[in-house]
Amino acid sequence: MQMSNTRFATAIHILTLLDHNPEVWLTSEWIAGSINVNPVVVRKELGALQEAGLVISRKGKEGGSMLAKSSVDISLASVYEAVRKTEVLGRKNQHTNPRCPIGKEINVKLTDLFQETDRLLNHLLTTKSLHDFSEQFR
Amino acid sequence: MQMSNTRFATAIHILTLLDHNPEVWLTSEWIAGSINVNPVVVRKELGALQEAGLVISRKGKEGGSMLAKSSVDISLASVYEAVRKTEVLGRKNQHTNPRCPIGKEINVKLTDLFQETDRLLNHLLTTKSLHDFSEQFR
DNA sequence: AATAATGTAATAAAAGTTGTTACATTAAAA
DNA sequence: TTTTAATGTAACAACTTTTATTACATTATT
Repeated sequence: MQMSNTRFATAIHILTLLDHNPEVWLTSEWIAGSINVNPVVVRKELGALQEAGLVISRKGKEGGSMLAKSSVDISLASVYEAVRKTEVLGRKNQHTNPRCPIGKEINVKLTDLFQETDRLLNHLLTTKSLHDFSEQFR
Repeated sequence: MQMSNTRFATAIHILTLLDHNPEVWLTSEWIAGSINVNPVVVRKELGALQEAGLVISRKGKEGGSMLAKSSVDISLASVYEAVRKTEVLGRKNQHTNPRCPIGKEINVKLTDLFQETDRLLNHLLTTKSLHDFSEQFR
């Protein structure tokens, strides 16, 4: 189930680099060199992180990105929220049989369960800051 | 991140049907009719659930599947374990730059974080039985 | 004016997921 | 013993998601 993508890992990587280079406009190309992915992938992820208010970017020559606030004030939950796409336990079958008592109702009950797991994960990640994660590399 | 597949939902659906039809050999075709997926998909999932010791299947005429034990003794954690493929928070970037202090070490630290989230999820799902889930439909 | 960055569209390539066909094997029932 | 009807599984097709790439308009500094 879980995400079969690397978006959370990529976002954390980006943010950790930014935290380790405060007051510096890091370019997407430089960041991409550390993660070893295409710079456009980094720019797209930076877009999501900007929307979430976690980073600011500057266009033009000498442009780049830096953290929008102290890493102490960035929870991993906010990072997860910025990149999440589906629920933790995966997707639901979309065309279950309405004439079966189970098939008819199962998605309602799965929704409850999925939401509970998402809340739990959110709660854990809320207790962890980017700073906590990032300082492990010092 | 999360699973972008329907395996957990499918497995729960199958098991709930089996629980609601005790002592009956349900066929993959009948089950597939409730989920509205191909019977081969159901048989593949049943294979995983058999390996996990959650169901037993019988070949041949009058064959089918039933629960291997009481639904009271089947935790949702064991179901999740049977179908999981990646970690909750997704995948890691596989080719991070070894010449970057962050890129060099990040997967070690992400592994710690990912394991912690997986343990938390496992703990929650351990407290929930198939019976609890299944009886919601009665 | 030249340079160098972001933002983003469009598309290609790769990977993952689900669906389908086919059939050997198995076991009950006729 | 033959017929019937199920699983198990391989092989492959179709679809969806994810990642990579190219291209370039826009922006802003030098």
